[in-house]
Parts: sequence; structure tokens; C-alpha cells
Amino acid sequence: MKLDNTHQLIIENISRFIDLTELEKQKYISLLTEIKIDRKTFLMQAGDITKYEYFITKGCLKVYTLDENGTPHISMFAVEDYWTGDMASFITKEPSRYFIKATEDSELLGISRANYDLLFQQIPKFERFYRILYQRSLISYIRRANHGISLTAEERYIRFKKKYPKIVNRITQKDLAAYIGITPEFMSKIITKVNRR
Amino acid sequence: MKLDNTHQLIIENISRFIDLTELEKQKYISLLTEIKIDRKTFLMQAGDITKYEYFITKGCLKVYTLDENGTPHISMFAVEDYWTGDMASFITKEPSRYFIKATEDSELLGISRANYDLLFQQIPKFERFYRILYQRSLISYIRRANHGISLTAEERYIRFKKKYPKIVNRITQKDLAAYIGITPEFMSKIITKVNRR
DNA sequence: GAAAAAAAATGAACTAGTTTAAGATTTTTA
DNA sequence: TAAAAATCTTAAACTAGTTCATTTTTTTTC
Repeated sequence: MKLDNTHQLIIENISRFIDLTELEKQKYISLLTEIKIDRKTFLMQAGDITKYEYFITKGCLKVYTLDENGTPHISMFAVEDYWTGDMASFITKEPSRYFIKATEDSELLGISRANYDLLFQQIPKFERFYRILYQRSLISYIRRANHGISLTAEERYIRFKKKYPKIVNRITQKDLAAYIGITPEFMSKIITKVNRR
Repeated sequence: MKLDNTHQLIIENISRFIDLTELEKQKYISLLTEIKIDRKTFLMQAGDITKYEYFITKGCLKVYTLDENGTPHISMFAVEDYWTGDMASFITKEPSRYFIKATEDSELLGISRANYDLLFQQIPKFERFYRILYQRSLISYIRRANHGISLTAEERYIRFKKKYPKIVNRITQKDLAAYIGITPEFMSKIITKVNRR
């Protein structure tokens, strides 16, 4: 049986780390939920108990918290071929502190908590997939945590641009500022300064 | 067969997430290397290719990088019952950018890369253990990354003290500053200010 | 247990990043 | 396609955190 493009992408993503039989692929796909979401609408909001972990097949979303002043702090931008969600809430089933909002019309595949647990029972190989996926995410978050406390805002901007050249062009400067951890005004100054060179 | 205290601790740590038979415990323990290290000595240095992932059974270590000015930035403090190492170098087999130094005489159990790979072949259940371990680490690093860019140094200090009350008393103010991401001078000011209240 | 070394405290001058405010430009919506 | 809304730019005054220099206190070493 031939896979459609949407499922093709997620299967390729998984096949980078583990090998699946045709049967396992079908079984896995049957556990997924297809989700379409318009630009500027929420996939989830703070206070929700996270129902899904998501894989993005099309579009772009931002994952963020609001602090006590109402200032947003963006944790990640998720585009095609990325996984996202709020793992803490997904695992503990406690209310999330995160918002996830589409910055473009987007299409996602979601796996519910019940199906996630089922997946490990039915295809234990997925423990390995997630072990490797989380391991790699961990490496990049450890780096991000270190950069946040050791680099200047300008250095963080330059690295972001180098690491995610395609994402820079898809997001507003304001959102970039909320990711870098500075005000939009200072972001504007940095960009002017860096591009002047 | 009765386990000694050292192995007892690591088996209890693992048993929080997966169940092991006596045979599996013995098998696992046979893959570990016991390491003792004196205060102020290095477990590894930048440029090394990381040989092991470590579990601490006694003592305290700091994991840090040095920036181009020679300023240290501490990524984590590892004490009893913690796992540490440089995952990026361990996985990619590329030279590490981290130093790991004991701040107290310490005892560790190390698993080599070869044995780590062997472990998954011989006891596939360990994929699940590491999946859960990494998942939990990921949750706390995502939080740390967000705090680094959204909280003031004083707020980060207060949270560290609340989250790790035992560790605060085992480390120098200078090392705490390198973890929080500020100068020792400013750390001193914050502590004076917070304790005055 | 004295001397040396490291850590901590304090203060003054500085800089990276914030705040507030107002105008210019771009994007969205009807 | 015009009006409204959002984003971006610029600038002046401000604050969190740095730097550098000196002294005091604590820890380490012999």
C-alpha cells in the first residue's frame, strides 16, 4: 500500500532512527490523528492538559509562555519535519503553561497520550526511536540553555540565523526577539547593526 | 546475590522506570566501570572524546565550558544519584567542549560507549529506561533554557535555591555564579540582598 | 598553625539591554 | 483598495549586570 505525502514524511522521519516493516508502518499511522489549523489560531493554550504530541507536515508554529507581565517567551519554532508539544504536560497530565499558535496555515499529525502508551506496547521498537529523538533534542536544549546564560543577545541572533536560515525568513522580528530573549526594540537595533557590516 | 551499596544505588535509580530480573541486574552491573576521583581533578577535559556516561554514587562534580575569554559557564552540578557526561561527544564521538571536574572526592559508575550499545542489544528494555530518563532531562532543560532568557539573575538564584537546597550548600558562590550566568561580584550582591530580607 | 592561595565583599565607573514614546512602514481585514 | 491594525524604527532616559580595583574572610597547604 502506497503512503500519501503527509504520512510519507513522518515515516521517513522515523526511519532515520529505526527500521519499520510495512505492517508496523500501517499500525503506527493508524494511531495518528490528522489536524489542520489556520494561521493565528491556537493548537493549545496555557491551562489545557496537553492531549497530543505533534509532528508538523506543513506550516509553522510557535511554542511560548507568557510571564507575569504578559511578555511572551518563545521556546521553539516548529516547522515541517519537526516534533513539538508540551512534554511536561503530556507526560504528567497536569495543565500546561504553554501556548502553541500557528504562524502560518499548518498541518500536523498528533499522537494522543493513550496511543503513545499503546505504541510502546505494540511496537516496542518505538522506545528506541523516542530514546534517540529525545537524546538529540536534549543535546540541543543543553546547548540552548548554555547559550542563554553565556552569550550576548547579538551572538545568540547570529547563531540562530546561521543554524536556522530558513526559519528566520518565516517569522516576525518580534517573535524572533521573544525567542532570543530580548525586547523587539533591541532586536531591531541588533539587526540594523549586524546587517550594516 | 547481594549488591554492594554502590550498585544498590544505581539499580534503585533504574528500577524507578523499568523492572529488572536478578540476572539482568548482574548483566547490567558487569557492563559498568567503577571510578574514583579526587577533589579538584578532572574526569574529562575539552578536546577529549567522551569515553563514558557517568552515574554519581558519592561526591559532587561540575560540568562546564570555557568561553573565548576563559570565563567558565557551568551546565550542571552532578551529585549522588545523578547521571552526567557530555552526551553530544559520547554519541558523535567528536571532541567535547566540556570539562568535568570533581568539587569533592567522588565515586562514579561509568558505562562506555561500546557497553552502552551492547546494553541495548542484550537488554532492550534499557531503551525504555533511557527514553524516560532523557524525556525527564529534556523537560528540565527546556525549562532551564526558558528561564535563562526570561528571568532576572535574582529570580534564577531564588529558584535554584528552592529547587536544589542541598546543592547550594556544597558549592562555592563563584561556581553558583557560573551556573546562574553572572559574575561572582554580582552573585555576591544578590545573595546579600536576598538574605537581608 | 602560619603562610599562601582562593573566595567573598564592596564600591565606582561602565555597558548591554529595557522602557517609554512617537513616527514610519508593512500587513491584514473588510 | 482604503482603513485599521500590527510591526518596525529611532531616540532619550533608565536599570540590570559587568569590569576593575581593593580589602576582608575563608580555605588550603605545608
